[in-house]
Amino acid sequence: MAEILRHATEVFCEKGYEGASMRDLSRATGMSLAGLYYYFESKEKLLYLIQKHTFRTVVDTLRQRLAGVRDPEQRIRIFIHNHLEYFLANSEAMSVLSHEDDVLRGAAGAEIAAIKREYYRICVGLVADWKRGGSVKSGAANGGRRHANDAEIRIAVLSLFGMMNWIYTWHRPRTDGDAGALARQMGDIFLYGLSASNGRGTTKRRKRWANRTAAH
Amino acid sequence: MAEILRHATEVFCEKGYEGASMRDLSRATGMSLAGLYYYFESKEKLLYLIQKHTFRTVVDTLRQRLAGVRDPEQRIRIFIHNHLEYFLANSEAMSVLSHEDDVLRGAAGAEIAAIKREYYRICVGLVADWKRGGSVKSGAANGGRRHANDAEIRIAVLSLFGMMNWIYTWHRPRTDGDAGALARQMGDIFLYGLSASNGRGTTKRRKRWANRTAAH
Amino acid sequence: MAEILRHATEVFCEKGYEGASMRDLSRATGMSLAGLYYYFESKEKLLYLIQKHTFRTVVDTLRQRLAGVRDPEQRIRIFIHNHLEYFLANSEAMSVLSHEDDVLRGAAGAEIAAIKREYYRICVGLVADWKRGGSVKSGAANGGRRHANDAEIRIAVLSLFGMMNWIYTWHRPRTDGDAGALARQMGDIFLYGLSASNGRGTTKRRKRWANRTAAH
Amino acid sequence: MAEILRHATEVFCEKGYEGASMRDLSRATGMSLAGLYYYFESKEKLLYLIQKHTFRTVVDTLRQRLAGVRDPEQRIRIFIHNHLEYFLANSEAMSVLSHEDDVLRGAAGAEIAAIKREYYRICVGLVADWKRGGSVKSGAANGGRRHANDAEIRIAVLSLFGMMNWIYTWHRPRTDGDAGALARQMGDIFLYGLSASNGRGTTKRRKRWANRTAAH
DNA sequence: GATGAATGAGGTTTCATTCAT
DNA sequence: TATGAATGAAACCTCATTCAT
Repeated sequence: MAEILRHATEVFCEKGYEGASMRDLSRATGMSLAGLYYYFESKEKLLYLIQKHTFRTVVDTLRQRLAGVRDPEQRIRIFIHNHLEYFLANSEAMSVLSHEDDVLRGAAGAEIAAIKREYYRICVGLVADWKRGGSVKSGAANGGRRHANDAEIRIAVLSLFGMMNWIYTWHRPRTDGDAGALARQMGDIFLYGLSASNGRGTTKRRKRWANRTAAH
Repeated sequence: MAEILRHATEVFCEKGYEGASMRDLSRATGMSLAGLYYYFESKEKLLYLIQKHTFRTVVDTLRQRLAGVRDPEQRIRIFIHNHLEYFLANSEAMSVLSHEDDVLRGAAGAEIAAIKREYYRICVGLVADWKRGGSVKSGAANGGRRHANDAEIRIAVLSLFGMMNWIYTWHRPRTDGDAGALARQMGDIFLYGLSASNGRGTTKRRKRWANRTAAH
Repeated sequence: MAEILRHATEVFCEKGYEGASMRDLSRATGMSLAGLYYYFESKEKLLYLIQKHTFRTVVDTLRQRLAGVRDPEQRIRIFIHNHLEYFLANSEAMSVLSHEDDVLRGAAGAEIAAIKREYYRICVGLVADWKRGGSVKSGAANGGRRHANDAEIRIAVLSLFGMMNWIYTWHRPRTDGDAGALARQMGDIFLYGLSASNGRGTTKRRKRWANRTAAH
Repeated sequence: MAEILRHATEVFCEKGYEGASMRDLSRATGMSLAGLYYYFESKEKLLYLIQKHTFRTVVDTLRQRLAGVRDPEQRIRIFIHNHLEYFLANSEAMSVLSHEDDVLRGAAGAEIAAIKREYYRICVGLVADWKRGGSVKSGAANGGRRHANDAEIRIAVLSLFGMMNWIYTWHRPRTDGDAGALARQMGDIFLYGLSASNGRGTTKRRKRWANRTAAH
């Protein structure tokens, strides 16, 4: 039952997986303790379902939004925007998702890990594309340079994940803006660094992107 | 006892604060359950001590390393390096530190929050300096530019924290390199973005930094 | 469950509230430790329920027995008899009731205190009536006597409570007789003092009472 | 150490024997936990010492005060006064004494029980004397009546103890008067009953007593 | 004399879970 | 489909007590 999952997500978010008791969930959902067990065979399974549903939604939405967009930068920006949008709209779910990483054991854990890997791979692909694209754009200046190192990309992607996932730690809707604004800033930092928001010669690029995303 | 704190940190890291039981800690430290309570009046107090000690160490070491260094970029790189170095060397402690953010209530919680704020403020200062300094370097081209927006800096700093703190999630010593390597990459990303590791015109800056840090 | 309450009462009586552990109660009732907590949210709540039930029963039974009886002396004797009867039949409950006076905090404590006050007030009323009535009976000889002092009545009533409540300390069913016999003796002492059982001029009164209570 | 015993008495009184922990005692006395064990081999022994000291004092003082007084009524009044005086002056000690009746096991328990029995016997003697004396005074009216029954005396004495010991439950120094006043009232009730304070023909006796105690 | 350090046993309470209905 | 009743295990913590110093 989606209703139950939603409430459970909230509770897991507030108290953490270990900290949330089945009684808490029972109270939050209005369903009896035993009733919960009719639907979900264990607390762990509940977490599994939440994580699976959340992550699948993120990945699937992402794929839809990426479809048809070719520009490497825009694709990365879409990735970030998609992530943050979902994150902020379902911050509870994402918090659970991020935190309770290693709770699930066995098959369930493997399945979740698989979805996460899929998501990660998509991002790696986007970054690799951008890097390849970048070398084209920047033309001969990039001359005989080696291809973007896998290890470098890995670090970059995981850094990006860190930026985005850490948000649940500090985001205040009032002052920090919505997913759009945050995505732009984080995208700038990820792609061009602090200088991006600084006028250190990235103005043109940002303009270009702004134009693009306006159409988005 | 430092010995006990070290073991406790490990256990908290492995299982999380809620997930770790005092019995676990007892087993890990080799001290009796009651013995633990002789030294630490409660599980919460234990967490408090760990967090306090860890964070204070980080902040104090940072201040020492910053002392005498004037160059804004270098100062930011020192910040990152310091953070990651401690993070990787004491990944357990940092994990506990990062995660169990809202467990502590009352005075203890406030004290920890204060140290964290202090740390955060230092970083904000570094970034603001860099941004000011940047306008000088980039010369007249930056002419009538507005001052770096506080909100922008906030987002940037918190993004940096995210990058760095998320590490405990993915870092594999074998393949991901040490604090020095990671700090360089994350510094690049933070300051110049993906392009940094890409040869997109940041080469010179990186060289300069590399020279400096060689001396460091 | 009444069954559980009864067993719990016994245990509280034997070991006192502090001395009785939930494990003891679990053993005595045959119910699992966790089972107890299913019914009673805490040890304190258990004590509250026992005290409430016991005291209410005493007060309610007393009111029924007083209904319809007009003679002031008889009413006092009924009070004593009712108290002792319940006390001896449920000596455990009464012991708990009497002793664990200040354990309960907050609302629960207030509620119990209220019932006790109600009980006390009834007794005060009976004694005041008897004293008023007494002056009538003893006729003109008592002429300009002052009204019975509130303070005096208070001391008298509390002394009576002492006599009766202390019983759990020494009563041996074999040698000390049943509630009826004890009530008669304590009533005599309370109303006429040692002299009563002594033939010091109280014989007539006692005879009268004996006749009345025979019908009772 | 008397100092320690005094503090311990206070704590036992406030929290009861079971409820008071050795740590509480340590805190109250300012002596280390282990230090307490240097002086008293166990918590139980501590209780034993308190009870022994308290009871011995009561009994010995009583004997001194009874010495030389011959009038049976006065002797009883002295008993009551002595008891209440000590009780009110050392209400904590007496509370502990009264409550923790059955905690002590073995030799210690037997010793305390012996002192208590001694005390009880004294009172029984006083009452028996009074009754014998009384039958003489009341003259022929008492005709061929049997001697005061042992069982009757037992109940009477224990009732008196109840009256007196229950005091810790309700006594408020401000409104309830001091040991002298209370002893007079309780003496009246015990000897002559409610009527005593009522003017129901006991006035003369009370006057007599008043004269006697004035000399006391 | 007196204590800091340490402990095994046991305290109250809550946990995830089951099962008859 | 859903639940009230019940449980074994384990949670955090405190107990009276000991012992080397």
